[in-house]
Amino acid sequence: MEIATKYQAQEVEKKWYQYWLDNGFFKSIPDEREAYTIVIPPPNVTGVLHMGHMLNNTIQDILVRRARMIGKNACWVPGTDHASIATEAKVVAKLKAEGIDKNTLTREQFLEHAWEWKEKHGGIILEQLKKLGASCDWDRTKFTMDPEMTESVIKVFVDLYNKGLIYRGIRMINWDSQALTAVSDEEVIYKEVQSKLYYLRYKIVGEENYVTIATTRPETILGDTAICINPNDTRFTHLKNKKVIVPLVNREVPIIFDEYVDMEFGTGALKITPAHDINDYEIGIKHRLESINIFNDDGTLSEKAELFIGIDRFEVRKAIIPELEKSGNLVKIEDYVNKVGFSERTDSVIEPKLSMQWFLKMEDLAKPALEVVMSDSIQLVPAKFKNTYRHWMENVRDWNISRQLWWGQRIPAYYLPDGTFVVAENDEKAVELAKIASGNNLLTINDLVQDEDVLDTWFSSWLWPVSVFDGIRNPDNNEIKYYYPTNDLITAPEILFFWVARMIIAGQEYQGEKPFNNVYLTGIVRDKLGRKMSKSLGNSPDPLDLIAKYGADGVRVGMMLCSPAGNDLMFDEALTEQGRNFSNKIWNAFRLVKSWEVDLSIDQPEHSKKAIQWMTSKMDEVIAQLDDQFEKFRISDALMSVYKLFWDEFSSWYLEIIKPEYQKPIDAETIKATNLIFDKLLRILHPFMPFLTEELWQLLEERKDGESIMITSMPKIGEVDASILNSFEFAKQVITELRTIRKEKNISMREGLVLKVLNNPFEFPLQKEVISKISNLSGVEMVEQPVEGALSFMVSTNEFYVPMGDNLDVEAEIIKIDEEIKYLQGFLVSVEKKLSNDKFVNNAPAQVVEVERKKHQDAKEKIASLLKQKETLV
RNA sequence: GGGCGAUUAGCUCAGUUGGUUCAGAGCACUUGGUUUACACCCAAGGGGUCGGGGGUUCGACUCCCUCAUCGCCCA
Repeated sequence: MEIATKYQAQEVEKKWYQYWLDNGFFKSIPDEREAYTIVIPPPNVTGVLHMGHMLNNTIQDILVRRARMIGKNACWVPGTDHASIATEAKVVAKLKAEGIDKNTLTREQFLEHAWEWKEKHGGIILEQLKKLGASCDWDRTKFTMDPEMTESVIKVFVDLYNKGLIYRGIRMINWDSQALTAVSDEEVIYKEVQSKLYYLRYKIVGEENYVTIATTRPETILGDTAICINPNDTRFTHLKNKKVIVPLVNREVPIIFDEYVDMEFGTGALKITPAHDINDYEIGIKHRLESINIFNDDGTLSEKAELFIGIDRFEVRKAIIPELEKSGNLVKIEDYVNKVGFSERTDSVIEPKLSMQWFLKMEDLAKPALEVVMSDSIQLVPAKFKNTYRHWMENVRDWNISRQLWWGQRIPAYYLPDGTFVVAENDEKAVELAKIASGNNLLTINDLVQDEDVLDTWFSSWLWPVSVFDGIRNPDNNEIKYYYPTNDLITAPEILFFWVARMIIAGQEYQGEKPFNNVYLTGIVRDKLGRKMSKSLGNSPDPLDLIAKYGADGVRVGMMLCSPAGNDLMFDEALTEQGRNFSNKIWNAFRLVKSWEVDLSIDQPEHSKKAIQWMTSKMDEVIAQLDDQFEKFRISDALMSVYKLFWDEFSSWYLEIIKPEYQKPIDAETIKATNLIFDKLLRILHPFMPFLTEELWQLLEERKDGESIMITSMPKIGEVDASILNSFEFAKQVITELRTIRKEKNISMREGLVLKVLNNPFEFPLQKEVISKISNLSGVEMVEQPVEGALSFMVSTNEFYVPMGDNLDVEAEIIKIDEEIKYLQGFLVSVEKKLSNDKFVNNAPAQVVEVERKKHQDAKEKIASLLKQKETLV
């Protein structure tokens, strides 16, 4: 069989992914096996694959593939969320490019465009995940606005409303005047900006005196309804019960006193604009001030402002200054750095705005969700996030669940002609309820007006682990009973509260049980400079390019090599290169094994027999390690264990030991065992590198159609033979010493060496045959006395000699031995010091003292041996 | 300003309850190596006062205090 010297990933990946799909290997149907379930964190339907997805989904696929091979019924549910703000923005932009203004469309017309857009462009990301090898059950793909998903969302809204947990209220919200919607506190990004502090003076009514205030937003004076002063501020006591005149609009407003005011800031006098500042709003309520909303929703000034009507807020900020100067109200302007909130979605400055919104009461819902995490019933990995989680849940605020958009689930509240409303799952029920509420039996749906707003996208995705199995509509169906609670959730810490906490709440409320057992939190993928990878910075490689260049397996390995749980990872293309190199290493090891002719007539050499025993035990040792590492979600450690097992132990040691001489055949038993070992290694590797392992597994033996490595079982732990493992570690050290001798003395590999071994007791069997094979020894001899005219070395307390005849540089050897003696004597002193300390001997555990005694003994023995060796040289 | 976390080799990070071979791994680096599976390779090697200071202890990377720097969250 002709096999290329380099692994070609592209062909292989396409072929096997299709094969897996054709054979339905990703499908899951409930059966008698234990379920292993992961629901994908639904990516934004408008999204394309970025490095964060690569990391996240690689981890999920590794866990799912491993679970499948361990005998679980593995189910990975894929899907996308509708991302109301992002999608609506895309659709609006697309319409605008076509010359259509959203405002000229009806809701129904707009939604038609939106669905069309979604069908055409949405969900690209799921196709991209296939390139990565994701073994999702694609038949289960869900979208948060699928009819049954929407039905679930509405049902939950109605239920929570009926439980008294959803209410409607006026709140100061974060208004995005570009997207024309409210955004949550968490979606506001505060940035430091260079701005100005304007000092403005307000004339006191009935006096020729002024009060000076400082503000960063002079345009809001048009909505001022008071001046506020700290009652403890002696500078202003004379202003009690006075009024001032708001500049330009000449409105008389009161001077009020409240301890809220910071006497140190500005002039100590604060202007109060209840409609446009959250703190002012609260003072306004307390002091029963009028609230004047001077802004339109798009950020221009409204008629209430009296001046600058229709002009944008930032334009007004500039335009109002000359006016104030003219009127004699401007005192001075200072440079000032302050923090301003920007919308995460549109990057426009957030405007605090009073608005009627829908809220979900969180306090009571949060309690059990906090408890389930604090008790480790749901385990966060790494556990350090428990603190953050607790902090959030103990200070939880009500959730603003309405969004002033069209794309999403429309709030099922219906307003009656008298302004009251009913909440119902559909029109018919709404009419029914409205009739009862109003006592008017003649009401029809035409008399009712449904709320214009839609629900926050998180109000869909918080149901995800339940709703993908239809557990909201049919809480006792077979699927939800089988797959729920899911096992592991893999997501980013940024959405621990947004999404994870809310899923826990919803899971407990609607299934009476947590939605998952473990939450593995990945880090943020950053570039080498530590900057978050993002499209706007242009510092992110295109994952698909990386896959084309290094192979999906190479990229998977590269990602996992640098991803400790919960810590950010500095992505470097060198890592994917390392992943590709590893692929190639495996490929070439396979080529080597396949290249050997088998000769049934030759006996198995002893060194091969030993190597097989050793490799078998070594694999068992690593398999046990892997179980432990996966248990703890130490996936990059697990990968490193497998990496070293294959590269160091199997390729560098095992294959070199059993390798027949050039162009000589191999015996039947060894090749048979080697094929079994290779098969086992491939299975261990498969979750990390699905494509390459499938390709090689198929080439390793004749396979039938429908067979695949991904449905074989993971090797189980056998009995680890510690003695053979130790004897090999010892042999490796001997071999390394012999390599050093060859190198230093410039002795070619073709020239055989004689090794003489001082016949002292060995802790483990000496792997003579193995050492002979690797080091090309022409003889191994046991001797009773140090050998003259030989190079010597020690491994542990055993002595070895390589006779050199006349080639021995006696002086150099003596210097080397003296140096070693000196080092050992120093070491001896430190150990003796420890042992002569009574406090140490009496307080330390016996085991620890024993170790020190052994060190002491060994050092003394070694020194004695070295002195003897020296004698043979002199 | 409040809270949380970090600081270990040039880089990215392990180091589980203080004590066996605890100062480690991978990459990078240095030296040597190509008739022999792989130069996307092989062999050998160098490199860290475990952020600074103090304390507890027979013993501290590990526990406590303090300072410095950085990151995240909240106000």
